[in-house]
Amino acid sequence: MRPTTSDAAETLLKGLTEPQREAVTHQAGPLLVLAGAGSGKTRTITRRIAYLVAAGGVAPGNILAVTFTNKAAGEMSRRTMQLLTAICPRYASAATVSTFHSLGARLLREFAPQLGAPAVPNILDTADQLKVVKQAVEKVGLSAEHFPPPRVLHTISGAKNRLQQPEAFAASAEGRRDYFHVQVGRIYGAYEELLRAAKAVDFDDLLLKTALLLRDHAAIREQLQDRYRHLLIDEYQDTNHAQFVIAHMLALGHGNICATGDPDQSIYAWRGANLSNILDFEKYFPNAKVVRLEQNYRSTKTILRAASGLISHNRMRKRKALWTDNPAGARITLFRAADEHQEAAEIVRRLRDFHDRHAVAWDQMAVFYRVNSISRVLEDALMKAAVPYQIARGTEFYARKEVKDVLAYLKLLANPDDDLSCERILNVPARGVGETSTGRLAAFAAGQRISLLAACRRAAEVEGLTPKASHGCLKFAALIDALRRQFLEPAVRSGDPPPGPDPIDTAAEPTQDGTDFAATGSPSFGTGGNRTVSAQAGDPADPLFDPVLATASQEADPDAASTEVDMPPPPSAPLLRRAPVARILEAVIDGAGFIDKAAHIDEETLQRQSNIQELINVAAEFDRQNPAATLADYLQQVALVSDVDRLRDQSGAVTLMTLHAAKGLEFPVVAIAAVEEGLLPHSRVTNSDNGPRDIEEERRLLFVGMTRAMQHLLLSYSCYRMVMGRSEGRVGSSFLEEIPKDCLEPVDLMELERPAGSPGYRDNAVYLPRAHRRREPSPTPPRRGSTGAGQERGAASRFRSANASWASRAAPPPTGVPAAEAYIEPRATGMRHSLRSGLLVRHPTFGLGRVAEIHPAGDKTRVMVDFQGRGRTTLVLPPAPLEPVDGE
DNA sequence: GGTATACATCTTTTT
DNA sequence: GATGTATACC
Repeated sequence: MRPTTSDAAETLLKGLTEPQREAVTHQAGPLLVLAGAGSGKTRTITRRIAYLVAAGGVAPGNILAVTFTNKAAGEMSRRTMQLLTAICPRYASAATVSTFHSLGARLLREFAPQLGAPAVPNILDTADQLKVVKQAVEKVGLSAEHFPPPRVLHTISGAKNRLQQPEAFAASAEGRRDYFHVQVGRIYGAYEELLRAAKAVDFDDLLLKTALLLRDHAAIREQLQDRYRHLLIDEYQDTNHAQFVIAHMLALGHGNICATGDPDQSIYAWRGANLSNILDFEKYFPNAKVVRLEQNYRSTKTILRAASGLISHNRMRKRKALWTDNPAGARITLFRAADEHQEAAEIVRRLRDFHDRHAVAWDQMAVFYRVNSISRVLEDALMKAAVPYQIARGTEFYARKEVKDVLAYLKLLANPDDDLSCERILNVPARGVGETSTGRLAAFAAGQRISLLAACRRAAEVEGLTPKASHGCLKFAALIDALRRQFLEPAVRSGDPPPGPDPIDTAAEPTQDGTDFAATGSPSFGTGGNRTVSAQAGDPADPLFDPVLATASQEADPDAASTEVDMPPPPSAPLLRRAPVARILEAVIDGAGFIDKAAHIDEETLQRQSNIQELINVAAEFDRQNPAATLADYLQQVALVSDVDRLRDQSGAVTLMTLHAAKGLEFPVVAIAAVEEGLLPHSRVTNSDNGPRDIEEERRLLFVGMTRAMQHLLLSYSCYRMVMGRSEGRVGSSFLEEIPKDCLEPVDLMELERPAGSPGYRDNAVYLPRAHRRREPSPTPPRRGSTGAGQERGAASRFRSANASWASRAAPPPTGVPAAEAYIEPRATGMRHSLRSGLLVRHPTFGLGRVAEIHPAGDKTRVMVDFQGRGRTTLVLPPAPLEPVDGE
């Protein structure tokens, strides 16, 4: 019997605080939940989704929740489902829970026909992107020396996140006469050209293209607004402009958008996150309800007080009071170790102590660090102590060469136009097709306007190819074609009846594949206004017909329907059979000869082979969990795994991860290693001209790490650390002195080695750098790599200078309004009101500048700014992203 | 054209 | 300390 609405509501509100209840019961219209660390945010969101269904009568299929990782999506989906099942099994279908990137990938595939976009795009990882950028740099006649691909890519990525396409980017670069940006504008154009030709998209495209799809196609936008009538977006403080546009486009009309987040936990500004998305939420949605969750249920009073003390040093910040009813708990242990080995060993010793003497399970403990390289020494120590551990490095596995090679075969099978994948594996395993041959083939392909794979089939016609190379190409093409024949439907002649449903791939059906947790009801696609896709490919009315793959046939061979005659080997209707991915993988590995059956196998080959085996195992698991999934689904899922996605909760192992990856998680025991000046805050930040802004993000990073801890927190640093082979003198992070002293229990592991009579750790307060502050900063950087006592001095002065420059930046502004207020001013429209001439401002690309003149003119207010080293520049004000800078 | 070796160059954080 | 690149040799 279905419970009454009030029964269900009652159940869902049980045990909630008043603010949480408000968030859960808010019905229609925009809602902003400002949720402090550990304030029960996830609980509130899952209850809210369930409440919308149970009490609000919203169909689960009409709810879209966006989370930060696939793991979080899975978690939220599971918990919501649990709630709904508990109330009434009748409700038990999940809402769509997805990351922005997965959502984008899925929508782009769904609407590929309308967009003329690739049906199975190759989603590039960062390494792939860098290769393409490098090609693009060379293509426009520049050198990678002057235009380092990482820097260029970062610039392009920034443009994409602001929805700036090559033309717009180039135009704005021209306008400001910035040589680097003007050239990047050209590279950006070439880069896009290369991606388009290879039917590839990068991570940023998944957002940019989705934002444009929604912005520029009214019919699609309305269709999706109707599909997703309630929107919930988590970690809103870390959304960038593209994500902001996607959210707004979806929420347009119904306005049912619930954003949750915490400005103090914004740690992704470096990849385009725009804090004003959350800070100005009420400006974008003037009727928004705002709920604040400030009671912390996670941490002890001590941990919370320490974290609050730290974060209170951020001046560009809305004041917020986190409090807790939890017990005071133990003090935070702060280790100072001689070197990273001692540090790691001591962390592990403490963890073992918790485990052995206090019955804390291994999976209740985690170690965080700022940079991945720290994990190595921790792993060694854990291994030595026989402590089980897991490490959040999901992407690393898929970045391995042999894994990428095998996956490239799958990509090429799914999309024969994927020249990047084709080029990657053409000679893997070796077939006698070297660089020169590949170049000739590519030139031939370009001349004939065919894909690289097609060029391989016609290798005999390519001039200058050695017999060996030509043979290799033909062998390769034959292999791919054989695999396609085996796993794809054979070409269907025009006039033949549409293929039957059973062997046809049905990629459009969302699946529970660990990437998207979709509603059980199948989404409506291809409704009114759709052009009919060519008859040979299938019937759009057939629920099993896949419009995505149907277009693949069109893309591959636009004239197929009319001139279906020549070239028998390539199937012209590449409808993928729904074969288990693991089986396709095995066929690829077997056919290509990845497993070398030679008698003598060295260590490295063995490792490679076991990685390939692991790939098959993971794929088999994917097949088991997603029986309806297609090859395209698999490739999408694999491309979008995040580092934490592969972590298991009941692992029985200590978890290692970066501070960035730790967001949203919690552990009873947390250790944060290498809390050192230069690492946290990172030297790239302390030395950057972006000044206090970046330092504050580093501080938030430590804040995020500390607030993951429930019962016990350990912080540590080393006095010497191997960096790039050399031993470097190090000192504790300046952030450590911002933690209230009585929260800390300093432990000096070097104490034993201290010569009798010399000042001890606690006495001379080396870990508290304040003592050094008053001295003059050393004018010359300390030498590194020296030994003995000299190194100790080197470490101290190194710290002193780093700290001095940091301290001077953080000094309070001499006059004027408090910085916090200026910062909270809206950037987009209201900004001009808080500008005044003489104000120091920051522009994301121009850097620091001083306002010279302001010419108010409504929407087109112009501001003249004197930028450092660039001279006077005119900016038009709503769009110009100017930030006031506090201090000097 | 393929492969092995030395060497040089970075190292933030990630979907 | 590991990855890519340049060079030499097969």
